Amino acid sequence: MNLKTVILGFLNMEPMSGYDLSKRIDSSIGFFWHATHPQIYGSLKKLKVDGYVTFDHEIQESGPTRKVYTITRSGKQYLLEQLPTIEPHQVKFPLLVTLFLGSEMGEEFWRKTLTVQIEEQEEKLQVYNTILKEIPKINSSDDLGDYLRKRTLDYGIGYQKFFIKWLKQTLKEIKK
Amino acid sequence: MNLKTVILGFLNMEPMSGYDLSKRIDSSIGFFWHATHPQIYGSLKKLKVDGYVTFDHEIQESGPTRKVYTITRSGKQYLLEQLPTIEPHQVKFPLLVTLFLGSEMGEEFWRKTLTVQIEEQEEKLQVYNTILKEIPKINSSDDLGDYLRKRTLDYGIGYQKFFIKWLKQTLKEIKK
DNA sequence: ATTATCTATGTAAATTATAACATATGGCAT
DNA sequence: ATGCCATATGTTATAATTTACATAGATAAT
Repeated sequence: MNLKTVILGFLNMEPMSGYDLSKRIDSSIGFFWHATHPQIYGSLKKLKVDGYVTFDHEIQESGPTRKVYTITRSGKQYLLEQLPTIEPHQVKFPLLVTLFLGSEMGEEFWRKTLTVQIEEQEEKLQVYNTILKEIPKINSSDDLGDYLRKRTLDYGIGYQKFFIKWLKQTLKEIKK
Repeated sequence: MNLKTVILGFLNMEPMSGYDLSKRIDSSIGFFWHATHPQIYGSLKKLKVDGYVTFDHEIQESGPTRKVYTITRSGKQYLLEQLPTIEPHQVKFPLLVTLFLGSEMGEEFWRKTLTVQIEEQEEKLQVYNTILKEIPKINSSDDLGDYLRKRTLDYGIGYQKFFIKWLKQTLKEIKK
């Protein structure tokens, strides 16, 4: 899976601009895939060359002209080829690497670092909980897509709870 | 945090070769940082130019000559500068992205995919549990480094348990 | 007025990472 | 003897990613 596939997946929902894509990716699957705006604009350029997207200029009353991208038939074909090839999870987790390598950092450093981490992760959990409250209740008997998308939010909340618990336990045992 | 810092962190434990580093990284923090061998050899080359490592040839009775790398004083200084700057977690999680984007894939696809995932993740959990049994019992009152390294294993086990539970719940509700 | 922020678009340079290619020894199986 | 696998080391080409640079209209605050 590459960013081009991710972008096509979003354009398959509805046409939108690079800016829209950046915001949408960040606020939905930002926890599972990160993309910066130069990356998105670059990928859109390539997708255009490949013939997987087209764009129209949308002149706004206020603000600069937007390029609204639409997925093409061959783009959709490429998307449906790529989606089932689920590649392994890739992670870079500096906190845990530093924990493994940084015993020389001392107790005081770890107490401070873990305390800050707990605060940050609890804020993140609150954000997810707010989103959960705002969306309508979804049962597995409803539309499969709605259910699966809701499960990605459940994952985020479940993960945050696990991570915070682990952080607190680690801090507690250092304090002893 | 970059790969050079990770490599210096391992060389700070003991001198070793590129091959050793590859195996050691994979079997310890492989869950938190992935590095391929061309990446490691390339980074070692740069670290040598920077003066952060030196190497000696170790002639073996069997097999080719090994280059055993040792961290230098300035390498250690660089390591201790880099370690406290804990950068955010980076993730690429194709399964969850596909879950979000791939409602068109249909129930049958998801039943199969989730079933395979559960098997794979349970195998991974078993591997971690085996490692846990093999290492001596560590209390927080023992050496801080030993305790923190053990906590990275606890994280792996806890995460696998959470992920498997989430996978099973998702599968169960699709089956209904 | 001017400063800052948000929207909206992009390019350029540098770094990092992956995939493929390449070599060579030793051990084991067939 | 031939192939295959594991160890061990590396290069090359391509792809992906990040950081910094760059522009510009609209809005809101001070």
